[in-house]
Amino acid sequence: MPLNRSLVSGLPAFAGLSGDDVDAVLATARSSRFPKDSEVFSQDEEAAQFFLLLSGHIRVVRTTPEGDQVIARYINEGELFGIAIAMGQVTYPATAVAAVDCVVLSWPNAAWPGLQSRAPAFGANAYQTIGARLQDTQSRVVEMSTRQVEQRIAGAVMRLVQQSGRKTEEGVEIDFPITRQDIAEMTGSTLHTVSRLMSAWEDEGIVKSGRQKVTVTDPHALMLVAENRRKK
Amino acid sequence: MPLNRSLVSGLPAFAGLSGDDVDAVLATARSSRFPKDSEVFSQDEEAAQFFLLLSGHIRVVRTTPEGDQVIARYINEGELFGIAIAMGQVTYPATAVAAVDCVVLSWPNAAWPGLQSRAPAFGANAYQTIGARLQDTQSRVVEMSTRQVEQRIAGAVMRLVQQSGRKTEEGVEIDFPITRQDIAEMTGSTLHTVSRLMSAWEDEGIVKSGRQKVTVTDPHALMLVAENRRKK
DNA sequence: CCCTTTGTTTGCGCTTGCGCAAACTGCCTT
DNA sequence: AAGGCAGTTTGCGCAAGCGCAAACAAAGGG
Repeated sequence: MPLNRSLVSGLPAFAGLSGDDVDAVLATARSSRFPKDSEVFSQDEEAAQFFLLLSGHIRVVRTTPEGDQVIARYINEGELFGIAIAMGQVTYPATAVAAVDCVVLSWPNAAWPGLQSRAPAFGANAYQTIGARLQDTQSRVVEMSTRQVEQRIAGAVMRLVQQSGRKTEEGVEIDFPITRQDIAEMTGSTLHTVSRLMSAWEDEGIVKSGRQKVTVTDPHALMLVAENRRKK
Repeated sequence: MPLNRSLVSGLPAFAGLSGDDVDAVLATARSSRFPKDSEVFSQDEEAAQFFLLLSGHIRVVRTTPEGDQVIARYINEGELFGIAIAMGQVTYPATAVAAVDCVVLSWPNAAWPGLQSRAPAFGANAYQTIGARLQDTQSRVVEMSTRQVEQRIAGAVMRLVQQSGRKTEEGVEIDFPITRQDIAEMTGSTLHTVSRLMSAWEDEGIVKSGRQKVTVTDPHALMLVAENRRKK
């Protein structure tokens, strides 16, 4: 059964495409489900497909030869990922793990050239995604070079909340399970340091957190921490 | 006077283009000279052109609102740079400074769509460049998260030597002027730490260095330092 | 319902690498 | 030749944040 264009209309990846073009792009896609903690693709594996996340959250992880893990990014609903083909890479440079149950569209890489000519705007949007990620990553390098750990962690939590926040009666909660270890791997620190800082913030009334759960109760105060302008 | 295709034949950016296509691409380019320490473009400035470095070396620097500087990368001969247009950015995200006297080709951004249709391979090569830089930058994040300062600095020097090394009778020398401060800004450390480590390496006979000058005399030993496998 | 697994907290000591200061050196300008 | 500037070296002290260890708590499975 064919995929319905209403699934993806409004997504930035499909911006600027006519309805017919959307259908043409969807014609080569298939949809699949990935349960929590399963891998969509794996680092160094030959890249055969590219993906779009319809629902859920995906964690993209790089592992070093020594076994250290670093979280490259979280993918949010509506984003393209695994687009090695658009970067001329033959293998995936990282592993993509479903942080919650996910629904994913996938295209065989073989479809890429055809899509490029049929719907150039789709390709252009993919390239824009890559450009945005390059900027993000550069910013992260700058942050790691110039800010100290507390500011980096505060900044990372702020970004998670902005991109994947869900309003609750207590504040804004990151709407997928995330551990202290995960936050450490995003910021180049350790789970111990993250835990200590989050406990301190909880005492100050900035966040409330539990097992695999973070709720920001005072985003403004957290922003001040991120900018190192907290009074006291 | 028109640019000669022999200037750029063999450059990766022009791989896969016919001679006529190369001429067509060059037809919209112009060549200019940038003396040492002059800026090719400036951070947050509106991006009006993109560039290719014909000769020299260019330092790409990001400055934070607080005034801290981080070197994003060095551009080597034959590389594209300032390709904001291909990433859908309206401003340059960094400043490009000539590390030595440079010769640069530049195209107005307005020429981009035309080049895309006239010589799609040229566009594809640009996208590949961006993809490669994204991978580089991700690797840098991983390195900053998992390795300590000495290993990072050794790794950075190794890369500079591999990409821009010039053989001398003493070893391989980085063939443009580079200060301890520059190396610090590439690695997220300080000029003091860089200076101390380089002095130590000099005592071990791994490098020889002087004012704005670094020569690696024992690349293998430096590699071991980068991998933290130096004995004793 | 108990037990195992997984995630979190916290104390303690210590190392890495930074900050500050001061002196030094080579190079370029006048 | 003298002077100044830009880059480098080095000593000293310190603090941020890590490593280790141990205890605790919340899920989840059998």
